[in-house]
Amino acid sequence: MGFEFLGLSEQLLAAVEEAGYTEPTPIQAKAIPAVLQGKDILGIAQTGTGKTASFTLPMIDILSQGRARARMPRSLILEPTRELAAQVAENFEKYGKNHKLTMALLIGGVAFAEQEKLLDRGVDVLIATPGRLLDHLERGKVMLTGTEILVVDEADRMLDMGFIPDVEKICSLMPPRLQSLFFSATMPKEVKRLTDKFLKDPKEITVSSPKSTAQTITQKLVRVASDPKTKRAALRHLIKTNDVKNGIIFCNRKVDVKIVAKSLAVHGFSVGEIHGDLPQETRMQTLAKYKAGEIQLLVASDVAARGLDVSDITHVFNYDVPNNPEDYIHRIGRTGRAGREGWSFTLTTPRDKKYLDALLKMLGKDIPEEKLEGFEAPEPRGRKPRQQKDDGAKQPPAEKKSSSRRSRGSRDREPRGDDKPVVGMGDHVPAFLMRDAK
DNA sequence: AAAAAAT
Repeated sequence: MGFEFLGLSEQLLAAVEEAGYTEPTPIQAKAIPAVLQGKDILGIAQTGTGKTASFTLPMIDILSQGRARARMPRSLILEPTRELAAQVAENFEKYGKNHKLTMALLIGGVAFAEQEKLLDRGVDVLIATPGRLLDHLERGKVMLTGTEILVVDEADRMLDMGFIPDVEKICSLMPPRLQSLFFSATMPKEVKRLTDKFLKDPKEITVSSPKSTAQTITQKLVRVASDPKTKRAALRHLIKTNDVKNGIIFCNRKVDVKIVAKSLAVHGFSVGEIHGDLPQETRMQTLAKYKAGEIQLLVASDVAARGLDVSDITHVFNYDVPNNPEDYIHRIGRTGRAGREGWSFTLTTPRDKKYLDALLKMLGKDIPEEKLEGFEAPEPRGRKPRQQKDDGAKQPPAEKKSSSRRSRGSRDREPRGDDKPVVGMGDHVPAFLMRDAK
């Protein structure tokens, strides 16, 4: 079944066709007619299911009737991260090219003046992260009383990030006559409470289990030693020995994003980095370069784990096992999209045991291992593998590390017989790379 | 235990 049976306008269908889409995804097929009928929606869906177009398309047609008034947006879309907000804005631009809708993007890290100017002129579509929107609300720059459609996207992630009180406050400022669309990958209690409170007889649409990963992704687990040099060397080895057209490398910590990105750059890789401490402008530029194929590798924090839509990422590397098992699904879900083949490699060290166990438990199956000779952690000598008998009782930390003999000197040495030259982060870093390190 | 988001 094609898009033409969903009730969308001719102009919109033309834009969809031009974008290269011929068949709606399940959530689009179910949501679009319902949204056009003015129904509230509760969509249980992950990113990558075509969720964004399931609300942007019908919204464009609904909003094409009528005109925006100053400071009173006609629709509001809340997103948890700035990048997602920007991505939704791109979506409106792509599909709304044959309509003359006005739009504003209200996210942090960007100057207020331009945003205010747009608001003053009146916008049909307002896309925002909660913090910056509340800021504008408090300054009296925007009123929500004219809102016709509200979208709360990634509600469970809003919860994780502590945005639920903000979202609730924003919802409470809405006029009574309002069409609301909520999307969430999972339905934790707090999100359920919110949807019960604000949705009116919603149509519930559930697509694909949030615990499943695409079948098109080949997943591998790679056991490596804990020290950073070995991990970085293992990562480089994986990149070199696989046909990585376009890869993303996830680290758990921002500081490691920085270190890994620099190290890869020193080793001659085409690489960019993205995390929440970088200026918004840099984040946008790096993402744009990556999407344009000007950068082969993107080292990222979990800011990029969810929803990032780059169509042909071939490889995802987890430099660390994610602390939240669900993040694994989101991270590797950046590859193998739209039926394409994708590969993921997850580095794991003995220190990750707890997180790895939690991850495997959630997956309900093992991740096939790929042996990487020369990078593995040395077998613990002189004692048999620790019997992990856990009956729930907490053992006192038995005589903390007799390994205080792990002297400074040995830590600085390569832990393996490696004939490659050791390239440290010291003298070999070119000046241009050091510039932003101040 | 860390990341994200308002300044």
